[in-house]
Amino acid sequence: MGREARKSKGGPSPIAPVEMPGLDNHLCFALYAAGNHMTRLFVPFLQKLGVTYPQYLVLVVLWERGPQGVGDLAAALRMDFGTLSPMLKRIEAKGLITRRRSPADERRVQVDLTPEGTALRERTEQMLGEFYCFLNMPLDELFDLRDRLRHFVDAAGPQEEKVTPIRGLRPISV
Amino acid sequence: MGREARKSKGGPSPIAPVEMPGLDNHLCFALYAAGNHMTRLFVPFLQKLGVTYPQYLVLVVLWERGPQGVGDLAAALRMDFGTLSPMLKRIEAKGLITRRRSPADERRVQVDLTPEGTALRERTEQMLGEFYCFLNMPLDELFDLRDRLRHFVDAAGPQEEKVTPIRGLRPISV
DNA sequence: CACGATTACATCGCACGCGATTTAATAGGT
DNA sequence: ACCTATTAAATCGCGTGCGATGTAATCGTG
Repeated sequence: MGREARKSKGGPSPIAPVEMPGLDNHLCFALYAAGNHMTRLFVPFLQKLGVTYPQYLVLVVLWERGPQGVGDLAAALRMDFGTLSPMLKRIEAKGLITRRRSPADERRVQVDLTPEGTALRERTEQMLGEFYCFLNMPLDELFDLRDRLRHFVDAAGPQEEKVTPIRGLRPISV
Repeated sequence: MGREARKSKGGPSPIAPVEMPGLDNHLCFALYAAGNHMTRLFVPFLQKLGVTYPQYLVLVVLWERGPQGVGDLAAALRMDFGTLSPMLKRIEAKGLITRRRSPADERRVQVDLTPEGTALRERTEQMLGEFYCFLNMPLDELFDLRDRLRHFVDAAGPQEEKVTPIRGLRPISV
């Protein structure tokens, strides 16, 4: 997508407009549809565990990395505090995690697994086996797609300050 | 930890459990994160048009395929009526579309672009040029990712006759 | 033609997802 | 030590996303 003015009408921008792509040519729709598709496939399996899709992701981080602060979870999941804070309360209400203020720094809230939350891991591993069978796609295709998605997240957009927490994502002015 | 019995457990399921993958090994998280990433990148551009991400997708369908019923839009966008119905009212409130009952079949609601909605297409084409520059990724990578996502939606899950008898949902080509 | 089944859409409730604002606690400079 | 800036979370508002339910119009079959 160079700056050759294919269709420029002498407007203020030097960037050429794009012939309107059809819906199925949009990458953003492909992402949208694939994400929703995954949700619709996965949620019935998650219901057997009694958690929602994003709640499951929180548990995955806790199983993998141990107790941590709300901000650490937000950074790992690329999630906003405004999403995470109420969600953690709902997971706590289900008895899977605990939340308590750090004694050393009263601003921080430490999230930890309960025995019930820890125990859920084994049932999850069983469920994941069933789910990957259910997906019915070659594992290498799934892995390849996953790696390309990660590359997209790493590579697309402005390259400065990639490590900042979500909250610090600066607005884009073009 | 103390886990065992990969296949030897005479339990209800003959399917082997999966060693719990880390967050970054999850395809579902890659989809989740990439979708949210695209939203964060794209929304600032959409705000210049005054529409939200899913509202934009509705307009794309109308620009591409002309006036159609709510169900046709839902099928094309793989969206629920419960999502689409209130959203169409908000787009209508912005003056971009009209909704009216079909005289032939009073159950159907026909969605059509207003002159303002039609006019927005040119500004969108300009914006898309800027956005693809902003993404700063080779086009072939973006196209390749898009195609793999479409393949995932087509291939993942139960294969029971994906042929929906829904009007307007063309098979995906290219 | 009657009448139950189906269709097309609307509505409601709950859980995100995120921008904007608020609150409480800590860090840092003078 | 004082005061301000910064940081960590929580809260609020709006817009999805979807299952469940409701409703009116049409269809299909006797």
